[in-house]
Amino acid sequence: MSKNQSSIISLLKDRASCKGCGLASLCLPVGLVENDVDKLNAIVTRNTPYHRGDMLYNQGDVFSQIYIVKSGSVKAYYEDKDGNEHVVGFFLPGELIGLEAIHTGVHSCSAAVLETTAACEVPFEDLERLSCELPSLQHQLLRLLSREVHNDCGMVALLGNNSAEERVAAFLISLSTRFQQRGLSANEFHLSMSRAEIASFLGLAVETVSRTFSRFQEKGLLEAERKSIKILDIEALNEIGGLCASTAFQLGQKQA
Amino acid sequence: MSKNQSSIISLLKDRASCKGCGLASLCLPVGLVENDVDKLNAIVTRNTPYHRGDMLYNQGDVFSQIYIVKSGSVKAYYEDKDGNEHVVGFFLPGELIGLEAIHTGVHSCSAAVLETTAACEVPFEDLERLSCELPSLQHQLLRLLSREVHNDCGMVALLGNNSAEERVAAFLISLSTRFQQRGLSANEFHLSMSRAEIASFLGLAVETVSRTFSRFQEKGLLEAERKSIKILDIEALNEIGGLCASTAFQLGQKQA
DNA sequence: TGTTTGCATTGACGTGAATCAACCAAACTT
DNA sequence: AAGTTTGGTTGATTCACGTCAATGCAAACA
Repeated sequence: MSKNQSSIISLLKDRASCKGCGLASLCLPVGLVENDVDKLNAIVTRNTPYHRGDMLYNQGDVFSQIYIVKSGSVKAYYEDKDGNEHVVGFFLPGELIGLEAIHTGVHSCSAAVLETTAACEVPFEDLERLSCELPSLQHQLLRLLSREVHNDCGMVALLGNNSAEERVAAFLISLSTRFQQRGLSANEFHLSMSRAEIASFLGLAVETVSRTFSRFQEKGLLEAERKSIKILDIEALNEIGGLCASTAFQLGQKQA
Repeated sequence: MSKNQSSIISLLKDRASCKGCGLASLCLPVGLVENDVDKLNAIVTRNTPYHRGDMLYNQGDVFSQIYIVKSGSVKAYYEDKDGNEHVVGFFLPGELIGLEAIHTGVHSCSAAVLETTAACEVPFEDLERLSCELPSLQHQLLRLLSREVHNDCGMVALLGNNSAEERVAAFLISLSTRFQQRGLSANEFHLSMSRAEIASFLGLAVETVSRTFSRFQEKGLLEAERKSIKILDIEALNEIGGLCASTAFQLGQKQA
């Protein structure tokens, strides 16, 4: 094997490991020294990519591992007794999925992939064991759980207080911020979720979400062409929906 | 000192320690052997009781410790830029307060005492250090954080989907269940929060909460005399508000 | 005992968003 | 290229809940 080939292979290996992952600054490795990142990497598995509609887990499944989005996106939802789906969160790269199940050991909601998505899977028992050994890892795990609590509080506040316009604006700002943190454009992005999924998440009817998009468009705040969004006036959107995001909470944001 | 006196004193000491606390089965000591409970107890401090209106912490305060309700009750809320208070949670004995702040190190909401309340205070750095040493403690801490995530997801679902009647019913069921778990009556209890605080938490107007109480009363589901509640037909309430509570989530419940 | 103050309740009314119902545009079939 | 399906938009109507306003009622204080 030539020197060139071997270096390419080692680069690809790095890409597929925590050490070479661009998301490390958002994810579990935060605060770990290189040697400890290797230890973490040793308990992580990475399957072949999932595709739209694939399930990471279903409501009622026994909890054994957490999932971390590597690329793509995922929705968490639960089905009520009438079979209605209700979205409770969207997850972007670097965000942990399944944390709600640690408590009971059973998943109380389902996680479905929204687009072609790569995920890291971390057996929770291994993670706990390693967290005892590595204080920095324990700290970051606690921080990420707390982030989830923090964000959910923000959602409770948003859903309890705010109008349709405020909710949609806050949602768009949240996405925009999170895309930016991941090195993507804050102003132009692609929605991997349908209007119906957005509506479900925001506690609105599809028609209301659609109308709100239209109204924002009329006002010149954004251009929405089906799933592609172009934000033209982020300031104005912040004015409308930033009420919470700008003060105590970063609503719906699941990132660091 | 007589033998009698010394045993009374030791009993009182136990009462004031984790070992003698009746809430141990809901709280951090779950799963700890006696010796380890002592280690936990050593990092816990207990101040003199707080009174209605006292603050555990304020939005913006630096986070240094978590609080655990020993007796009484606490509300968490945040103030938006217009000065409107928005309740995001109520905490009963055995429930941990301040978890949302681990992430940023700053409290994103305020915690105010609703009635005479005793709280245990646990410096978070000490708790982290001890959690590395005691895997069972780490496990329980993660479980309690997860419980919070789980419950908040339930609230998001409730606020996004459900009518005023469903919300109020779910709220009452949640309280009833939690009181029962704490050895109190599931059918007769005292509300430490005002109608306005309930309304704020449930994303409703005070008037709507009041009317809903009245309607439940007309239907013979309960008797509400100001702050004292007597549930007459828990089954019917469950029918109305149990939609989520009975399936995936235990809504608003912050207990194990 | 009257007065104040702070919830809580009830009624009248208005409105924002859900619902119902078309309609349209893409993407997929055949 | 014509049908079919799926997801999104728009309009008309309805209704649950918010808002405004008045009243009740208990605890706190003078």
